[in-house]
Amino acid sequence: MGKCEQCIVREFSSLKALNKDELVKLAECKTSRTIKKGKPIFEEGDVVNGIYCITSGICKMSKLSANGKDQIVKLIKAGELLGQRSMISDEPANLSAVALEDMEVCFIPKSEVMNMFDSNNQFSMNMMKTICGDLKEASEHMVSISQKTVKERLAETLIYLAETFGKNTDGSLGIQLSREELAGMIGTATESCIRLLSDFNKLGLIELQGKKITIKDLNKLKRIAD
Amino acid sequence: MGKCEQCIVREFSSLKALNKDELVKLAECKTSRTIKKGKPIFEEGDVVNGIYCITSGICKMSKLSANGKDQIVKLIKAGELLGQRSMISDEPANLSAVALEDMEVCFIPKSEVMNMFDSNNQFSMNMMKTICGDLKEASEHMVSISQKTVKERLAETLIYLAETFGKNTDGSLGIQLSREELAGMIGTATESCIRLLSDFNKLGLIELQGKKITIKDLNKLKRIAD
DNA sequence: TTTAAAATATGATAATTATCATATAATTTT
DNA sequence: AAAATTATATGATAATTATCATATTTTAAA
Repeated sequence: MGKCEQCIVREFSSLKALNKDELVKLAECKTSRTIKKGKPIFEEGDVVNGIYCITSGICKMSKLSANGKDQIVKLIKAGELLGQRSMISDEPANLSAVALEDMEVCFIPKSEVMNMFDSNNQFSMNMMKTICGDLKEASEHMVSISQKTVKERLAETLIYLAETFGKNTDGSLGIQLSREELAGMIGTATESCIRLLSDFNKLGLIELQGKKITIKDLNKLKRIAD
Repeated sequence: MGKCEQCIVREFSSLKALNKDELVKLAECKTSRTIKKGKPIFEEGDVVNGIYCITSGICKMSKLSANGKDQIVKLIKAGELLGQRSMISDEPANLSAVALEDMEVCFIPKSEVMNMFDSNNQFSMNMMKTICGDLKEASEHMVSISQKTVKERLAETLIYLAETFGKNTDGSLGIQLSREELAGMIGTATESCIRLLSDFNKLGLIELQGKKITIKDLNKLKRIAD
């Protein structure tokens, strides 16, 4: 079993508040798991009895609607935690978490997290701040969906992806989403998303090579996004 | 200065975890304020250095967009707290809070709330649960805006208003929103909202008497909302 | 490698929703 | 109470976006 002390999740998440003793205890009770691309970590309705530390990979949190569309609410990457909302609320998950790449995650059981909440106020405070940050993001996403056009949202989302997931060595976006998934992020039909990507391509804002998207003119994209 | 012990906010919010001593301390440090209908409690960009307890009245939390539309993210009523997100994140408010009716609020300074976080784990836990609940609501609202039609969202919103704010003695909704505000909740143009209300009226689902809206056929509304 | 399946692309069209114009009703101010 | 302002209502039209159809390309499987 790996140590938690040097873990990327400890570095970037609420867990940075933990001291050495707490990290040792954590290393003892955690369990590791590999999730293959396309597989769920948990699904809507599942009871999540702890939190997941994402050691590597990226996953989407999304909700499948009656008409078969999958709305992506949030992307989560290595270094972040997953499942807090459901665990803290003591409710089944309202979103599914599905791997967009092969992932490594560690699971920390609820009892252990609760002990840490009790004994380490800084950890609780960090967790609160993270959730408040998520809440702010969700509000802003909501306003964006409701007040911007699909074109504006696509531009906005491409910029977000570039800022959050960086670039590959060839300059293309460091995260690969299908057109359907990208459409699910901006809340539109897959065909509309494809069409607008083509438009952006023709305008020289981006370049498309199969699934790969390369941003060519960030400033113009920013002007479109507002 | 009123006592906090019998306060409606204490009964319904995270504050229910406070013991008598804590309530006495709270009563000493809180300040009360009246806000007239239409006036802000705080506005986007303001630093919120504490939390507000809503003793009476209702307010909207909303964000004004570039094109002048006011998207309502959430309604908050008597018994609830306001301003936690911003206070905990240590960031300026990302939404404005404006009174929809005359309101009575009490302000608890941040230092006092932080003391209570430190000394009362149940209070922290309650607060976390509330914020997690808000996050869940925000996700669901987002999915709804992105996947449902305006008609479905209007039906959904009318049902939500009925469930959350009850009825007046004449059977009409216990909250009065202008058509513009209702449009801001469902994320559509005011005219579209008015038009659909007219349709619902003609179909016998609701009845309109000036600003007052009375739900006549809840089941059919539910079928429309999905 | 060939075939099959899935993803991407694009045209044509329909449906939804926004915008503009204007009328009427309600509310506020004088 | 009359005038002015604001809110609500509705028609006409434009803009946006979804849907359906089908072609092409890419990826996976046989």
